[in-house]
Amino acid sequence: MVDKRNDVDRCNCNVIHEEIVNRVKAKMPMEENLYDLAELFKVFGDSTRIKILWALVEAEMCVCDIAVLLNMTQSAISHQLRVLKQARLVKYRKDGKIVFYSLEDEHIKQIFDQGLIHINE
Amino acid sequence: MVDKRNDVDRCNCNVIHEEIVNRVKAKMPMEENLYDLAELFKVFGDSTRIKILWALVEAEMCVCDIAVLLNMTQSAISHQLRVLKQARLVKYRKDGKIVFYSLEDEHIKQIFDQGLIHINE
DNA sequence: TGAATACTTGAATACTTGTTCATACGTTTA
DNA sequence: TAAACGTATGAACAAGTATTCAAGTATTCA
Repeated sequence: MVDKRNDVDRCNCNVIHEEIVNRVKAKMPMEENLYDLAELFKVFGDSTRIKILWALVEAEMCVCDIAVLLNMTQSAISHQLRVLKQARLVKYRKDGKIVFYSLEDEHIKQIFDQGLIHINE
Repeated sequence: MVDKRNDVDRCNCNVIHEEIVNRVKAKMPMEENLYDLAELFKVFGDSTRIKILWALVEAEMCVCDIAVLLNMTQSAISHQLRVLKQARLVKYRKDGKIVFYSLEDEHIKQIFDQGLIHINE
């Protein structure tokens, strides 16, 4: 038996369709999964990072090449690559002083394609 | 013939692999599409909005019900529904003073599922 | 060894964004 | 018509973030 008063107090309105709320609540994924999902999309939610990822779909590239390609400072690219690395979206390999980045997860492009479907509807 | 000096000046380094940069540049989607894609993922990049969308996958719901479900103020939900509406992710229907929201694009769930695949790897 | 180069990183700054609060709008109902 | 209710909205604030700048590390090569 759940005390509904807290919820109602907080939202400043009455539950109108209690059965629906309960049914949906039962079907919701775990809080943690939804949070992680939002974090992942947050990483995609920046055009610089989208461009970097899209470039890496085509070829493995070094930091400098990406900077030239996107016409941005190498520092800015390096910062963003760090974010992508933390999200396990890209990996790197060192060859002398050059660092080559590539996609960690090949089905990233599928997620992008799904997004483009929505946009071009 | 493109003047490369601007790019190189800006990124503070030399083009190391010119052929790769040119090939990738030729394959990149249009700037506008990449921007729109980032905007779409930005909308997904918030756990409140993810929760709202996930709830609407299960059932059409009114603003108050969503607020109760997520234990948030009705105002906060209303603001986020506005963002989702602008992104053409949800639609609404009025019945008296009650406004029911539902998914505009049914394959939103497919995008989420793709994201979950990456997270649970 | 020392200069040059490719990259990283921390701090600072300008900018964006999510929530709250107060209020307004539109519909129902007493 | 007035009160009640569900929803929308604008302003304000706190928190987060992308880029720049300046410095640092690591590697090559003359």
